[in-house]
Amino acid sequence: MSAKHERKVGKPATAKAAHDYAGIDRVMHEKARLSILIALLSRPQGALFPELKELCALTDGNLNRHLAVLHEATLIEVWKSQAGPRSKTRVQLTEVGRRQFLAYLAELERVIRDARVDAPAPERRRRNSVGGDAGWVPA
Amino acid sequence: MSAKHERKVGKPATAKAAHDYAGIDRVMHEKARLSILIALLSRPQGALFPELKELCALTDGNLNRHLAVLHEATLIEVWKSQAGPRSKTRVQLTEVGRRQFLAYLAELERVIRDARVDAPAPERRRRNSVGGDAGWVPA
DNA sequence: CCCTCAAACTTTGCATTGTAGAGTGATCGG
DNA sequence: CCGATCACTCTACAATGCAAAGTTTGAGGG
Repeated sequence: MSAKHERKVGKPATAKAAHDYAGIDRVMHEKARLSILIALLSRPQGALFPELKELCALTDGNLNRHLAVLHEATLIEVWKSQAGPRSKTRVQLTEVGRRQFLAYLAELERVIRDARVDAPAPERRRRNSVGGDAGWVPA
Repeated sequence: MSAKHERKVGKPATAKAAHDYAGIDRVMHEKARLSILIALLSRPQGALFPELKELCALTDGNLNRHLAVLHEATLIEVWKSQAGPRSKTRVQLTEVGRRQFLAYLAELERVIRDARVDAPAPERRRRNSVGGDAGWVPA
């Protein structure tokens, strides 16, 4: 970390790991699971297995695996009909799941905002060489 | 409203995967690489290896690997100083890299907007059981 | 009443990928 | 002139996503 106890003048402490977005949770930051969570967000009553499969364009095994991960993280509840006509699985967000997912989305939004602010230069780039300095070769 | 009974006006008959966010590219949708790309976005002149390492809170090998992936995808350019006092590596976004990354961010924004629209229910959830139906047991 | 089909998951194996620690070769201080 | 340090690079391992095959249960036909 700050092994070199250099004075921190000139720049705020943001000089350290300004882009370490710790709020981006691995469990939720994943195409497939992101899909699932968003689908569930709009369905407070939950969704059935085949329904989710269709919505998110996932294979059976794939969906099963991702649901297991989400369940392990207590982001979703899984209910199975025992007395029903056929085996059915219903999935819905837990309360903490909903809260955590919304927090994740907020963090994502912050990241995007950061990026947008930082990217005003539309065509300011140099040709092909790094400016000024000579002796640079492409890798 | 039933998800299944959607009108077939606005979408092709396939009604494929409302939540299949195809625009989310695996290469960019990754905590570490996302950090790197955002850092580079704000530095059109590029960034040095140790600088990036600090900014994104990554280890040497980790950063090296992610840079290789990004370079493989032609999202970044890598320059090495040959005549310099010490070996230095400078990294900067390519033009297509910048464009693709901005497109990715736009897609992300769309996803978030979708989620936000779908998540109006603040406290409407049932206690612990799935509403109405009996015979459901937790998994 | 039995046989076959299909739906709804579950399990298993493979391939990809992220992570960290060891290794390499310059450069700089003493 | 010799170690220490910096700046990467390489390699091995562990985790994870993905898809194909297997299993169980209900429905339908002869």
